[in-house]
Amino acid sequence: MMRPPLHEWNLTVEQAVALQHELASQIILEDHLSESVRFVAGVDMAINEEHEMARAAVVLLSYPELEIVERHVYEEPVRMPYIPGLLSFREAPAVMGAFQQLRQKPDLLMVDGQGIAHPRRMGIGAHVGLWLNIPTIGCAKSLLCGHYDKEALAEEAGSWVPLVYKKEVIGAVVRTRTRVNPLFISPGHLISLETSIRYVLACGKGYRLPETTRQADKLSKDNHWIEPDDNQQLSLWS
DNA sequence: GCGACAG
DNA sequence: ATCTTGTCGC
Repeated sequence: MMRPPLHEWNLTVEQAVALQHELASQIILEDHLSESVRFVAGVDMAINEEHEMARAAVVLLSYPELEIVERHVYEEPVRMPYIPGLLSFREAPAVMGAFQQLRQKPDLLMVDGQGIAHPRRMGIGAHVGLWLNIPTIGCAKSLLCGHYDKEALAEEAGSWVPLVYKKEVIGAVVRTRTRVNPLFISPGHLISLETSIRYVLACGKGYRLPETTRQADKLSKDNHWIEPDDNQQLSLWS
């Protein structure tokens, strides 16, 4: 069913921070996934500095086969600069513009960036999940906040240690590939940390990034930027 | 005050 | 995020 927009996107830094506190209280960390997960999706975004354009991409995969079912891209002008802690206000609108094009609604969404592993528990993964009202996982390649026992994290794929911030477990540092830098996993919305870790590992194909994020990342970077004043270039979409 | 800081 | 060649290791 349709739901009204949660809020405006063009806010001042102060308003955005205040909004994050409000939205964080609405996050649900219990599993509300479908009986059987059949489709998982991944979203990512790339920036074209020259044209100041943002391109978000979404890829839908079958589960557990992890075969590509749908791919879509969405472009819009860059909204604001990157500010640590306010990433969603720069990327979420475009990411959801791409998501909106899906014919088949996924049972689970993987977002690049933190879920609740954020100073105000509102990383882009949580923000997008709340807005779309769908089970979402935040899958980041580096740390935003919190601490973990690096020595306790084994080198073997599948190992993980809790990510703690202000005495609370906000996520997990997961080794998705043996002897390779770990990923920072945290629930976004409608899912628990344990289940989040399980699905990130289940969506892996032997690479550091889960197939969802890996495919979306690849698509967002495909070298087919639309030339603003060149209509003939529109046929470049593959 | 100083360092840290997703993409 | 993006820049940017070769190179070390499994």
